[in-house]
Amino acid sequence: MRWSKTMIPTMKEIPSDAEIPSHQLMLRAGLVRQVMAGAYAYLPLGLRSLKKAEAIIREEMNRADAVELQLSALTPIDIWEKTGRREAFGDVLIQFEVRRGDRKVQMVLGPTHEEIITNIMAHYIKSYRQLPITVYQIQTKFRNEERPRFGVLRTSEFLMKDAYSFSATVEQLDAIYDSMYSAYCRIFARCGLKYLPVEAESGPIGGDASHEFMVPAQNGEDQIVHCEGCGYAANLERADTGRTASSQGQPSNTNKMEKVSTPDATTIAEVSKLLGIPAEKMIKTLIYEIDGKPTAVLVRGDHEANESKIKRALNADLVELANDETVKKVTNAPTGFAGPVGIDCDLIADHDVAKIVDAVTGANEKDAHYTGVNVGRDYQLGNTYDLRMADADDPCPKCNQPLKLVHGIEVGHVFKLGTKYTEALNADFLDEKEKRHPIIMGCYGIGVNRIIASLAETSHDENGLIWPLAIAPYSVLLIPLNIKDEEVMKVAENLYDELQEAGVDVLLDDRKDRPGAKFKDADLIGIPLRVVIGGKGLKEGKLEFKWRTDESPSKVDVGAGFDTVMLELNQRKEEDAELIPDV
RNA sequence: CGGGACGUGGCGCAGCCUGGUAGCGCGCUUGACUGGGGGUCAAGAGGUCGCAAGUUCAAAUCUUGUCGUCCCGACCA
Repeated sequence: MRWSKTMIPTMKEIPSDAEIPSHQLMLRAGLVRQVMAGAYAYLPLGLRSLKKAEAIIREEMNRADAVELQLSALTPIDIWEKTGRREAFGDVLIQFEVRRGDRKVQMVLGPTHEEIITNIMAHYIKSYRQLPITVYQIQTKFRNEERPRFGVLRTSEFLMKDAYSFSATVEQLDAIYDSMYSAYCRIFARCGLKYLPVEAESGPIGGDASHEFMVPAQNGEDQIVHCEGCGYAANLERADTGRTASSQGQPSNTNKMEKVSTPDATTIAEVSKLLGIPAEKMIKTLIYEIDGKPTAVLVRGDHEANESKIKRALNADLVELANDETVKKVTNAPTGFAGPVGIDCDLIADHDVAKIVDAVTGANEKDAHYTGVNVGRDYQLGNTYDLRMADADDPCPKCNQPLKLVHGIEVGHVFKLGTKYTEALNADFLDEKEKRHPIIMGCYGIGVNRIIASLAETSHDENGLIWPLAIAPYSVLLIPLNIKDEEVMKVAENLYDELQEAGVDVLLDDRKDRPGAKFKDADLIGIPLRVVIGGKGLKEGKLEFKWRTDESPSKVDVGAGFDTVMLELNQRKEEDAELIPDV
């Protein structure tokens, strides 16, 4: 492609709306333009990268025996009602009504397609002989984001690859899950991403049933707990800590328990400020309804309770915060003054609670807290559990080294779904004994736009983007420095033609611009291999080659130009290929 | 949905407090010089100051409303 024939609106200045590097660079390099909050147009350069990511995904999905199909963006409302997700998604669903003759039709723009594909499969699958099967689609999905942000990272319209597997047995599901997991590793490695598969909340199937693929990045929206020692990685919701129960022996030199007045101080922050006591000396007492039974959950004041862990600790099905009425019943006080001393319900506590000496906690009485509260003396605890969100420097659950807390961008998610949708939509099969079972599903998503944004976010320098070869919109950029110099142009055009002929993605900067401007743009758009054809070099019979990441260019004989490009590209491809897991 | 900020040529900004002539840099057009990291000179084009109502002789500037965008938080099968 010739620069003069395509559309690459580079910008020297940073648009004021863009805050994070990927957003700034994607705008400045002319990859995308914003259409509205949460919706972006992909310009030629951006689209080329997007398509390359898409192609890699497609190849790897096919390789893993998944078969591509296309579903509709328009979906009927009733199917979302059948699975209860109309309510679950709430305002995130983009719904609208259209007229058809004298009636109105309610539609939803698909935010994902489990319902749609399950419905189709329900009609197709009859026998266990047809299972397992995995299908996938790469399509635009729509979610009305409450707050779109970070450029292309969080939008209301996005390109997503979703694969759905259907199997007769959990063993089949496990096998597909493993092969999808492997395919994901290959996909992200091929895209040149530094990614981390992390354990995620596993839902109905339990066990090792869900992983998120995260790209560690400063501006990532998700938090990951990561152990550099043993490689343990989990999202914040899921992450266990290696903390253990400590003895609850009563320490000496404790203060007396005293009631203090704390008018209107109902939060940890308020009480902490009012009494001048740090939050870690306080006991946070949360009243939950656990399978319908009120239970007080204790965590340290500066910690955050983790409902999934509570659920697991108590082997419960339903965990939700109690309403004010229930709180009033068990604590005899309005919400905000609960404490373990004299409370009238079950009590479970996080490990760290038992370690607090002379704690401050609610007095189960309006406008009052206790100070000097100590376990064993003022209240009793049974076993303690890991009930809170993991924190930096907690011990790793696998190897006990300190955990790190890092931010990440979620680019993929694999999930053992189970029978949630197949049961709701009557997608059954008959087994060899003619017994009917719901099909067991798995789903596997990749945010294609996020691959591009994550690369922009994590692979750039002060001059611009640095694309990996596999995702770069063009592999090679030819820069004739002075397009009025006939000799320069002849060499450039020749090389351009040869490379085109050989099927190389090559961009020729044929603009009548000064060298400085061309170099700046070249760095900004980040094409991996740059070949400069200039008057000075030609006098010595040389071209200049420079990989985007090289410090300085190296000289190559004009006659060897084409061969050198091919050689360099092949070498780079081989180097990149070494990072792809062979599974 | 709570909190905050901002809307002025294509982009980045000043002007607003203290009402009266719309300004700067980059980009763009034409020409000349120049030609290896966003060059120089000269001459130009381009804005109903987001929109609406109000106050005023007079509104980019003051008031109210509204729309849009961004940031923090809540939310995110």
